[in-house]
Amino acid sequence: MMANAAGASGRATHDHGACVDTLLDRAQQSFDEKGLKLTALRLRVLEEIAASHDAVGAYDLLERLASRTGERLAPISVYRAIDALRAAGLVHRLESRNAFFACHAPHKGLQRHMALVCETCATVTEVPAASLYEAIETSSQAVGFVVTSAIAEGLGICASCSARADKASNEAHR
Amino acid sequence: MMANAAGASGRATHDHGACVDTLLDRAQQSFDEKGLKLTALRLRVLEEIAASHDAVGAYDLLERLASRTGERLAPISVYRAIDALRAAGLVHRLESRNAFFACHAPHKGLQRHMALVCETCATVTEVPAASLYEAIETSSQAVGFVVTSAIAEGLGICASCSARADKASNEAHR
DNA sequence: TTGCGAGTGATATAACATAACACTTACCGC
DNA sequence: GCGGTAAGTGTTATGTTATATCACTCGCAA
Repeated sequence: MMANAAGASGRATHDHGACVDTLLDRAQQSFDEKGLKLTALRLRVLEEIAASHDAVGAYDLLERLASRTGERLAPISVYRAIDALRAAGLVHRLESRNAFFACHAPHKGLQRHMALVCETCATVTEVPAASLYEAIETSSQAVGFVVTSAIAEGLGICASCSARADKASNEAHR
Repeated sequence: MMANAAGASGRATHDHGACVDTLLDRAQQSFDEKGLKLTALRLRVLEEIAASHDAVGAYDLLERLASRTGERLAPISVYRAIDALRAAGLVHRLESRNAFFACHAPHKGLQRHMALVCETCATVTEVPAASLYEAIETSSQAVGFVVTSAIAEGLGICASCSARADKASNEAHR
């Protein structure tokens, strides 16, 4: 059990333990508010998704849970847990990868976000993107389309990986 | 063979024959430019995708081709054709649906688009969305993320379907 | 005529997702 | 307590989407 240590992902080290704790608190609260339960299964699935900042496939999740708990769930069980977590806003789906990631953005009020996926370290970050949703509204209205929901995902290189690449290239030049 | 008639989709009738012809011209040109070939297979697949303005799944496509030509292709063949068409910018993938649609937007110069999917008639429309991509840049730069590619998809109700719904509701009130 | 890249075929398998039905449990109103 | 009901899970089976690998043809250029 690595307590509060650097995560398994390639991202810059951070206090991942606290990061997860916050999420679990939020989870308990979300489920309470709706009169639903953060069951053992849902908790395990959430912990496993939140274990890294990467997007993880449902079957990957299945594997990891199996190796952690010793017993293998049916795919449907994992999907059901994911669905509940998604409905609670704790987990999002990365459409371009058919995978799921933990939501560390509080989504306070109406604040809307977009997902950024690093091609180098696979980390998914959510960033506020209010103007993006405004732009979607504008573009849609121009053709009389009424948007009820939208997705926006960016692929590229995160700050940590850029920095690392710069450093490596500098060292090569010495 | 319905020549230039209203398409099979739920969208407002338009000259779909001309719409497809334009696309096929563009296809020939795209492949020529890259020194690649718009083969019979690729052409059939493109025609089938372009037959409606809906997004169509690869296996649906497979079915349709089978019933048109009498012989059943292997999935991989369809995927390879789709990949080639995508690389040529003639077809896009609708990430939120794991399906493909024909690109009728010329994407002239650097003009960027987003996909709008009607929940009622399933039609996919591409609309120019330059400001959306600017917003993505802005949001990403704020966290030092360098975006290399992005997807944006909106779900909602298209203008034709809104109009139809309004009309129906008016008639109900008489 | 040899070599190479593009394109396709065939077979197999991987990866992602849901349907349908049975059962338990917690809670609510009586 | 009893019966109803909604939430949650298990089990089995199946559906849907996508790729790996190897073999072969064809056109073309060195």
